[in-house]
Amino acid sequence: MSRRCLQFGEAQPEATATCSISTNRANNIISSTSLATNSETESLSSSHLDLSAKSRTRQLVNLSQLAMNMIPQCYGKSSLTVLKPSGIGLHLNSIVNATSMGQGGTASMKVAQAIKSTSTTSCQSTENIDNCSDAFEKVSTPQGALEQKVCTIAGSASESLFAEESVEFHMTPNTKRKFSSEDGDRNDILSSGPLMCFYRKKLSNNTDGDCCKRCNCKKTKCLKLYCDCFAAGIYCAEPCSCQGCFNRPEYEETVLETRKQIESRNPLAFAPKIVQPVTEFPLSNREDGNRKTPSSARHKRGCNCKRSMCLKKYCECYQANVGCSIGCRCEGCKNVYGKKEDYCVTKEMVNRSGEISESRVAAKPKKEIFHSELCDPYHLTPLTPSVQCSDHGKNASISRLLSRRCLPSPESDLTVLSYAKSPRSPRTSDSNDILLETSKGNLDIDSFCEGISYNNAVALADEFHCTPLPNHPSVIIGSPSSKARELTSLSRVQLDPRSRSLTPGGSLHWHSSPIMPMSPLNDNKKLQGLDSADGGLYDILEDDMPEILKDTSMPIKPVKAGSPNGKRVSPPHNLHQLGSSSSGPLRSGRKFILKAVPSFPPLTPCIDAKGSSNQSRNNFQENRSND
DNA sequence: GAGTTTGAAACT
DNA sequence: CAGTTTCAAACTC
Repeated sequence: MSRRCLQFGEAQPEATATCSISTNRANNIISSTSLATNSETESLSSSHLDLSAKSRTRQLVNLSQLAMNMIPQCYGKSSLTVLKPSGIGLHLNSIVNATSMGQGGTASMKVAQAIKSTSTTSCQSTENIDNCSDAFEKVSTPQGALEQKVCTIAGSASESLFAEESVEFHMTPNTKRKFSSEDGDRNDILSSGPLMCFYRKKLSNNTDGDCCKRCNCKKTKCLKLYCDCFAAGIYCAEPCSCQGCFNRPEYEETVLETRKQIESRNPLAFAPKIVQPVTEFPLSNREDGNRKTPSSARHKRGCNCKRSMCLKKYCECYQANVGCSIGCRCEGCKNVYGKKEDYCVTKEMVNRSGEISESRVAAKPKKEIFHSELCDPYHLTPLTPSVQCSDHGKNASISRLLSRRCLPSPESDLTVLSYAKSPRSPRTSDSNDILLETSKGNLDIDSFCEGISYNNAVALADEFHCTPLPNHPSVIIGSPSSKARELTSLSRVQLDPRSRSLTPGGSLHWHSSPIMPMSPLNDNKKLQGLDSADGGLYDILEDDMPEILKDTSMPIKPVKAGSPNGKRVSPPHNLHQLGSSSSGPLRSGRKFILKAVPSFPPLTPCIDAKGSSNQSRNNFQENRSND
């Protein structure tokens, strides 16, 4: 144990320093995060040393890195710890319940290893930690901080519910008490804690303290997207009034299977629906502090309201407190958060001023609109003409760049990975760096980068971020959508603040979360920090290149997603050729990489699910571990 | 609390 | 892919 502590101490000393987390605690976090048994955890110590641990664990690292990047800072004093890597839209419960599971839970070595290695490879960024702690310093009380922290995760986990009103937390005094206590009944915390409340709030939209209303499914067994719990990636819990519910830890396999099935239809079915674009302004514009405009958040798929005029909660946009956008097919939109038509007008104006001719989009037939939008990274920042990359006459090319090779993958935040196939080349172990690598012949990324400031780069990067992350092997493997998901898991944009250009080695953030505790400015630091860990994340992914990425013959196909307007992330054009040469892509070392973002933290039945007593859970776990 | 309305999800 | 059905939440009374 002490050894692990030391290791973690090494891995993230800053975490302990900045966030008042003892290495012990950090270690606990890891343990609980991995849901490992003591013995498992013990063995992890050694695995931890073996950073060459391969394969899928590397995918997990993405997520687990998130966890490590966030947890220590975010959950410092609380007993709330996080994550076990999982699939897209993992059960939110797992965030919360990880701690309790840590003592008796079962976890695959994979997961544990992943987390372990993550802790050693990705948590070396002092700045990263600092960023987060900085962010939390803004919160006056520890409890408040916790709230925000929880929201941060929860936000990304549950469709950016706070899009418009940043953090609107719903925490009962009791909950607060529990949360400030280090040794309270965690199950209590979890079942009544902020995370749950936050979610319940979504469901109930109550402001009177009743935050416990949840689903009420009768026929779907809570295994369809009709079920809000299921859709949000959490298990049903006590407050639910569902009947014949299968969305419970006991039925984990069923749940996973169902999710897999649904994801096979629509890989991004569990991705956040609300896109909170990060609107990065060039430095000159940043001073207004208006980097993020909540009002610019949009529903990815858009609503389809006919009668409610987007003024009732029938409307998903309205319900999420976001305005309607061009992607909506609503009629008579009067969305108080932003009418569709206003959106169009604004957008057009923005486009005009930005020389990005997109006004025609509005006149296009729907399909084209979608395509256009999907290809337009700006699309997601409708009300904030932010990403008007500083010119130098490059806008046109940039916009062209961004609009060509995109994938009309509606639901995805991420989608647009034009999964450029690059033959797995020697040097292109960078192939992890994936996708957006480009050869100079096709895209002079250097000049491209020169044309945009770092901030613009960040903005672009951010545009690429809002994506759920695939990750849970158990979900990924064998899933029809697994490839796409793997891709998404690997996608990232990596920016090197020093060179102010796109480079390999980067960090992970949850950009799908509206409340990311990381500022772009801090990104700077963070990235620097991560640079030192270059061998970390970057390398980590190296060996786990999904076949799809290795397969050069693979045609570029958009991930099929059921909805017409997902957030698009538009990689530079000609992506299909980008990786085609091992020597081509960004030889200069600048890489243009999509960065995946987990829609929410990992799955695994953790929460005190409805009707599942500790006993039953323990039995369940016991059975699993026996398996 | 029952019944109705609504629009997303699922199905054909 | 469009049309239809099913579903559960939102809403109304």
